[in-house]
This record gives sequence, structure tokens and C-alpha cells, in this order.
Amino acid sequence: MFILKLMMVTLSEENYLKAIYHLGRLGSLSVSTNAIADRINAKASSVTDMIKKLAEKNLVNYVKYQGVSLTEQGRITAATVVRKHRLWEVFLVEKLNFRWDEVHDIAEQLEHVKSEKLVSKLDAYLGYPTRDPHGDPIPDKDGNIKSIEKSLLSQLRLNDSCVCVGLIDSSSDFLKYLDKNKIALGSNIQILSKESFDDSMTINVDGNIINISQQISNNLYVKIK
Amino acid sequence: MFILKLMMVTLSEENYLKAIYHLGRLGSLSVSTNAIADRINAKASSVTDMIKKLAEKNLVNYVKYQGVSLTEQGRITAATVVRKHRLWEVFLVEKLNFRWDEVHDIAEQLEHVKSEKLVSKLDAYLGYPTRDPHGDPIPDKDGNIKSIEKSLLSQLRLNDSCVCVGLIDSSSDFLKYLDKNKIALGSNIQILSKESFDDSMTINVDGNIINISQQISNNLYVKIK
DNA sequence: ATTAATATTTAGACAAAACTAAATATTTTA
DNA sequence: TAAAATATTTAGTTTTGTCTAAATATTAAT
Ligand SMILES: [Mn+2]
Ligand SMILES: [Mn+2]
Ligand SMILES: [Mn+2]
Ligand SMILES: [Mn+2]
Repeated sequence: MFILKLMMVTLSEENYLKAIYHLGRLGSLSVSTNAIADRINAKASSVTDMIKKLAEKNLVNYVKYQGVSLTEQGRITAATVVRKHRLWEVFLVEKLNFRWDEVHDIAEQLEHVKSEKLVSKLDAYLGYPTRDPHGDPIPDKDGNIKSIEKSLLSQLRLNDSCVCVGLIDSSSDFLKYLDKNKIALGSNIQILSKESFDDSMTINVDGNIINISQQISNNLYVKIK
Repeated sequence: MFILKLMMVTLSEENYLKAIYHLGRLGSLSVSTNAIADRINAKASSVTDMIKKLAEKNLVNYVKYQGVSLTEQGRITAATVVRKHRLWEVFLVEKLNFRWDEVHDIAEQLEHVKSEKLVSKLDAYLGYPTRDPHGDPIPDKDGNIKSIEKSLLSQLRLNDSCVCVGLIDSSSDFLKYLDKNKIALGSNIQILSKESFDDSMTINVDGNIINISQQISNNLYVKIK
């Protein structure tokens, strides 16, 4: 008979796994100690300590001085936390009428609540959403995400038409900027002019003509029509 | 100008305050070290340590060897945690369709999520409930509860009629027993016979005739009609 | 190819929250 | 009222997660 030793993952360990998950998603397979430290607001030495513990638990692959990557088990654990984070964000916005710039910090707490049944009931209650309020994909039960085709708004050409589908930066400041300029997920955008000097552009967003800097267009994911 | 130093209360501290709150509510004003230790599944020495810390923070009144009681600040902090616990239990039962015997452990986690706005929005979303799924009162924003008049079913006399309004024991086992016997909050109950030997009684619950032991009638709060 | 700069790890310390074992105080019982 | 029993506190450890400072390794620059 098998003894199923189910591993306890602490809140802190979950946060490290999540950081490695997000960093690995953008950059290379191997994530650096400093990158984790920056993201998690900890010192590099603390990161090294934690990485060793995670390696001991077979949640990460770790070679001294060579960075760290998630094992399959670590990837699933991290994705499950991300799944919970994003489901709770949907709940907060859709059901409790929070604004999209208010939900992240609360979701950072809710994502650590442990109950598989809670997650699956919440998922059902929300109608099995696939995207969170910021356009980020919600991993499924097995930790898999289905990515959609998208480009950065800054990459489009004059007169191209597109729909806003996601953001790179989801900081409160950026979200408030978007609110102020009436740019939201689902907004229809057409590029009316591009300034080659500073790469700013004039766009038509759902009928409103506005000018946006390159920092903005570099942080908006769109789907070309 | 005033410097408002807002106190950070840890998860562990919240649990101790809650234990003292519940114990003080039933028994005397002063709660014993051992009673807390029992309730919280810790050793008495750990309780002493924590009590000292809480006294330092002005959350409890503590005199060595004489037990502990909540200060006004401690009472409000504890009541706020209880409020959150019970609101989340309502959410889990009313919105996510959990059974009343499944929600306690999840609420034990959710009660520690820190966000005043979340609590007030959740409260509104649930329609400002005053009782949780087990009939326990939900403290308001200021930590006050309005108690209703109620008696123990075991205290009633032959032929008395009443409505079930609450429970003393909310353990999963007891809740499942009640489910099996179709006893729920709001059930109409009439006492058909009482056995003086063992204090068991035959009752009519919403049309079903059943026999219950004294342990059961001692754990059911009712409102006499 | 050295040196300088940067990144990472090690060593040692600390705070929080728990524990065990021993000491002390309070309460009960005879 | 003096033991005996019980309750509470103290002293000393442990684990987890963090930190600073110092040592070491890697990478970049001359
Ligand atoms: Mn978020
Ligand atoms: Mn998000
Ligand atoms: Mn409960
Ligand atoms: Mn309850």
C-alpha cells in the first residue's frame, strides 16, 4: 500500500514559486537570484536560503550560481497559486464591484487560502472565466494556460485596427491612467498617426481621439483585426 | 498633528484574541491560560508568552496567575475577526453552495484576510446578514452584536412549540447528525414527550417524529412560540 | 588576460511562535 | 492548616524566514 505524503507548501514558499513562475515566463528558463530578490522585495541571501529549501522539496532545479527553474511539481504548484489569484480578482471585480486597480493586493492574500473545493466552486460560480480583470490568462485545474495571439500596440502600423486584450504593466498607476483615458479591455483602437521622433501615436479609442506615448503603447497588448 | 500608529496584529495574535473573546463570552470575564491552550491546541507556556505580547500591545488586561481579559481595543479586534469569519461562512453557503458542515475550516483561513473595504463590500453583497449559517450572530462594523432571546430546547416543557434558532456545538459531526434528522435553523419543533429517566425527548420537527437524547436537546437553541 | 564590477553564496544574528522541562503559585483536599 | 493536586510561569530550545556583512564566483571592461 502506498503512503501518499502530501507536501505542505508554506505561504512564503508559494510566493517564491510564483515569482520564479512569472520571471521564467518572460525571460529565460533559468531565473537569477537577484531577479527573484527584486520581485519579492527580499535580499539575495534570503532568496538563496529559500531556493535551497525548495530544491530539497523537489519544487525547483537549482545549480549553484546558475539560477533556478521550476520542476514540473513546482510549476503546477505555482500555477495553482496564480489560478487562485486571478479567480479571486475576477470575483472581486465581477461580484463585489471593485475597480481593476484595487484588487491585486487583496488577491495576494486570498491566493493562499487552501481548499481545492473552494477553488473549483469559485471557478464555477464565476462561470469558468479564462481571463482575469487585467486580461491575464487563468490557468486551469492542471496549471495549463491557453495563450491567445496578441501583439504590442507599439508594433502596429499606421491605420491598423485592433482590440485591446491585455497589459504588460498592471500597476495601479497604469490602470488609473487607462481609466482616465477610457482605455479598457475590449476597447477598439485604430492608429491614426505615428510620430517617428518619440514613437508617440494618435489613436482612436472607441471614438475618442487621444495621444499616447511609447511607454503606453509598449504596455498594451492588442489583437489585430 | 497626530501620528496615527496603526497596529499590526499577526494571524496568530488574532487567533488568540478570538479564543479569549469566545471563552469570555460564555464563562467569566477572566479567561484562564489553560482554557485558551485547550481551545487553541497549544501548550500553556505558549499561551503565557503570547498573552504577554498582547498585554504589551494593550489588547488584553493581564495579571499574572489571574487570567486575562480583552481590552476595548482587543474586543473590537476580536469581534472584527469573528465578523469576517461569519460573513465568509454566509458567502460559502449562500453563494458557493457549500454545506454548513464544510465551511468552518475555510472561514478560519478567510477571516485573516485584511481589507476593510473587502469586508464592507462582502457584507453588502450578502445583503447585510445578521446570522451565520449556524445561527451565530454576526458582529457589526463596530464589533457589536444584537442577541436574540432564546432558550435551550432541553429547558422547554411538554407540548411547548418553538423554532430552532441556533446551536451550541457547531462541530461537523453534530451538523451532520442534524442534517440526517432533518433538523435545520428555522425548523418548527414541538415537544411530544419527555423521558425523565434519561431526559431524552420525542419531538415533532416539521412533521417528522423523532427521538433525541439530552446531548442533542442541550445543544439546540430555540425560540419559544 | 588581468582587473574591476556584479552576482551569489556563506556565516552569523535575530524575531516570531511554538515546544519541553523545571520552577513556582494557587487551589483543593484531607 | 499542611499536603497534594493543579495551574501558571520561567528558562532554555527549535524552526521558519528574514537580515547584514563577509567571502567567493561569475561576468564585463580595459
Ligand atoms: Mn494581481
Ligand atoms: Mn491580474
Ligand atoms: Mn465557524
Ligand atoms: Mn459559524
